[in-house]
Amino acid sequence: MSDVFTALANPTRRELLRLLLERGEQPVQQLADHFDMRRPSLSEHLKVLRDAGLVVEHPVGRQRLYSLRPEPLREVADWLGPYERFWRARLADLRDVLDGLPDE
Amino acid sequence: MSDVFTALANPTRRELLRLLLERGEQPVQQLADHFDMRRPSLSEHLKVLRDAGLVVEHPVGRQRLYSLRPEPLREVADWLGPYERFWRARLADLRDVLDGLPDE
DNA sequence: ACAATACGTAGGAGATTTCCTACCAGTCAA
DNA sequence: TTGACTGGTAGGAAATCTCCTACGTATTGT
Repeated sequence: MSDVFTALANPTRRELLRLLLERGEQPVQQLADHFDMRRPSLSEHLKVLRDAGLVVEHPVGRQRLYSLRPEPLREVADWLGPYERFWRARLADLRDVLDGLPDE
Repeated sequence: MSDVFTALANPTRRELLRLLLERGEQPVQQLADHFDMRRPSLSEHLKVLRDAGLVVEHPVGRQRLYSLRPEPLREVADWLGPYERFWRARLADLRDVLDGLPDE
């Protein structure tokens, strides 16, 4: 869980996930083209994402195609569950207060 | 957004959020009692949570009561939205494959 | 076989994180 | 007012993060 949040804490890595979501499977060079950063640094970010289980990779010729693996994000959503109940309750309270106000 | 994920990346800080969720508003000392860590370190963790907007604090006498502020977690849930659609589609694909198998 | 391409890893610099001890300011109670 | 209590901040050590350049390995095309 910490690994996943740590991976998501970096904007470059979130952008990598977004690219993989929108465009699907892609080689490293194609991903790197969209960042103002050297390719080895991107490789390191991809390693962090791999270690967190957020991407998987498989070689095709001399390329390595990366693709999204959303299961850890599902765990994040599960983790959020109890807090979601909390904020929904707060929204309900707010609505009650607003309903009780005069000249609505 | 990075601030929120960075705050959530640390297990001590996630545990602090959990305590505030389960027990509600609490002073620092009461929170600190549940960690094997010096109080100033906890204060620093609370500062990270405050800066991320995940907790708010107000003084009562010589204590400072901390409470949960779930709005940033709601933003996390919103951020997850597109990925959720992605994993739901994958689950649907998986079900289709399973449905198509012989001797089910 | 050789040059070019794709990508990872090594090693290092500078910033940041996470813990600590010491200390300071504000509040309360005697 | 003095002493105890609550909690933040200063400063520092060790680890980790994030970028870089240099280099190594595997694959492809000529």
